[in-house]
Amino acid sequence: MIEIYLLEALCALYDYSTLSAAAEHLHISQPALSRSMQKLEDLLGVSLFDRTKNRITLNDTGKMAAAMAKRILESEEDMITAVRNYDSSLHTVSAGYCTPGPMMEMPLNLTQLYPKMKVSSEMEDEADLLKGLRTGKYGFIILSHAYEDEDTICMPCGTESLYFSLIPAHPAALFKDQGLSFSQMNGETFVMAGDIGVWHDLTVKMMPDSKFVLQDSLEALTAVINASTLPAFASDLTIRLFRSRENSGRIFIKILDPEATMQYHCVLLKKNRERYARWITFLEERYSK
Amino acid sequence: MIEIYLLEALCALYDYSTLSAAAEHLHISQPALSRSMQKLEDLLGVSLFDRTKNRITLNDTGKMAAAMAKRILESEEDMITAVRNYDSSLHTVSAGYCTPGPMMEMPLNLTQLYPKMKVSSEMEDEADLLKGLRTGKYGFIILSHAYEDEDTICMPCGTESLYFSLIPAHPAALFKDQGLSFSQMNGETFVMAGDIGVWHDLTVKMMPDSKFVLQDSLEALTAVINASTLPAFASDLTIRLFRSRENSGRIFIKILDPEATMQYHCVLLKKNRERYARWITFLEERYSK
DNA sequence: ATCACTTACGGGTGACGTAAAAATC
DNA sequence: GATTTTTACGTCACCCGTAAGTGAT
Repeated sequence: MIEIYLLEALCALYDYSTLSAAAEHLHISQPALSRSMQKLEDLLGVSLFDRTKNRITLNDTGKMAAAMAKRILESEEDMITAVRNYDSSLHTVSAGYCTPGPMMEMPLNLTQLYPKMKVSSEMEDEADLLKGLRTGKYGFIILSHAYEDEDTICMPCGTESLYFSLIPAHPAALFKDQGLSFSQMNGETFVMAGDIGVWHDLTVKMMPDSKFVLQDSLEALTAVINASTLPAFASDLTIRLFRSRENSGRIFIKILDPEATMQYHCVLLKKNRERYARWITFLEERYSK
Repeated sequence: MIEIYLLEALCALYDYSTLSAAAEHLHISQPALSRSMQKLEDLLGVSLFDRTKNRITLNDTGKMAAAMAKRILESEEDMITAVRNYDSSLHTVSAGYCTPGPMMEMPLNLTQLYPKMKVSSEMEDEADLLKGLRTGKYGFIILSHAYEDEDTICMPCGTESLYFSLIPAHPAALFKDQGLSFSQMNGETFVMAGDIGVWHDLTVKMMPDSKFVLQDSLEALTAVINASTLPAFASDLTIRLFRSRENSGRIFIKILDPEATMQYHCVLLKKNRERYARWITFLEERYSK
């Protein structure tokens, strides 16, 4: 068989037209490349070049061979990345999330359940999550509602309730113990993280007259929250996770609307049931009993 | 990049299951194969095997890699044959014929016009000839009639007239000088070559009451003709070509029906005009003036 | 004179085979 | 004991780079 390096050399010559230029690009000497092309012709038993004393040019056969060689090289590169990706997928638990809350919490459990594997997390909209689940990009995904299909498993995996985060001086702070509804705060201007998944559409929908000042980075957000008097959002989950760090002096008031409580569901392909057996057991014990 | 021999080794291991069997098949020693597989894993940065002390097995990644490797090897083999075929097509004048007459005569001229090229000849029915012309299988084809298309060139290239070949004692031998028509011999039994292209359909159509004894090989045919008294066929072309060889004592009587004279036409793709310039000139000078 | 390709020559990487060791059946 | 894999070691092939030679611009 003809080795890859010969095909690479041929393609380089095709791309760079002269032996010297191609050799430079390949980081080999020009005579070495010259010999390689002779060897390739010899192996094929075919002449690939028009040669004059100081010029070498691909003939029709040579151009045709170079085109086919390029495709072979590409398919080998594809193979290499495919193999690496597949191997990596066997050694990483990859999950897609619809909101940041579970994305912050679940990896903590996952790293304990799968101590030798990498844990990768991503937030995407629902369409991309489902697509990624099918393509194998995600081992499982977290949606804000149940999702039933014949080749998937769906199981509840906790809830997250939204809170208003207010300075004590805010008039609505009086409702601290009884809670508030979206409509009571409609029209206020909020500071909000830029990337909060489905929460964003929900708040915009429930408070159509409000304005939302978006902050991309978490650092910027907390800084702005601490510095300003504008109302913001929190959730039972973030309050718990950040309790120690965050002493902003803010008070948190639960939002009473049922929409303000997400019912998260973990969705995975049935064929991957074995692979995520530990995770499934974990979720069942924690949320289904 | 990963060289081909490593992919071949992987595929062999996939096919033969054990290092020793695969090594034997590859005609290398078993330790060499062992090292190759280690090297492949190293290059990919991925483990491809489950190893026990005296057993090596492809894991999921390894099986997947082997499958992809097999496809790469196949496409490389495809490339090699494609390049060789293409090169060969540049060095052969390949023609398709509708009858044996021109197929015997034209190669004589072609080898003189293209002294460095191989000349290949084939007889096929018209549908296959036209298909082969389009696919590049044939550089040009010889049809028994004109054929006009927007991407083809068509030029007359001679005629061939059919003769009855009779023993002198045959009653119809009296027509030696004036010729005969198909109808006059309709009902006779003929000895005929098996593979005479469009001539076959013609004779069957013009003499529906006749029977035709087919002979596959030319040797068998001439033997039968010489031994039997049955009428047979000849043509001006075959008479001329075989004049020296054939002293069968037969007399040849021209068939007067216009259908008994083929008007051959050479058809080739316009894009190949350059390639067959010599041939075109030859035909023009010989038949178009 | 410079550039581009080929041929000649010597060197080093690495793939190979043989031999031996370890482990399983 | 036979088989299978891995490690060790010496050898040889082959690919490379340098140098020199030949034409063309």
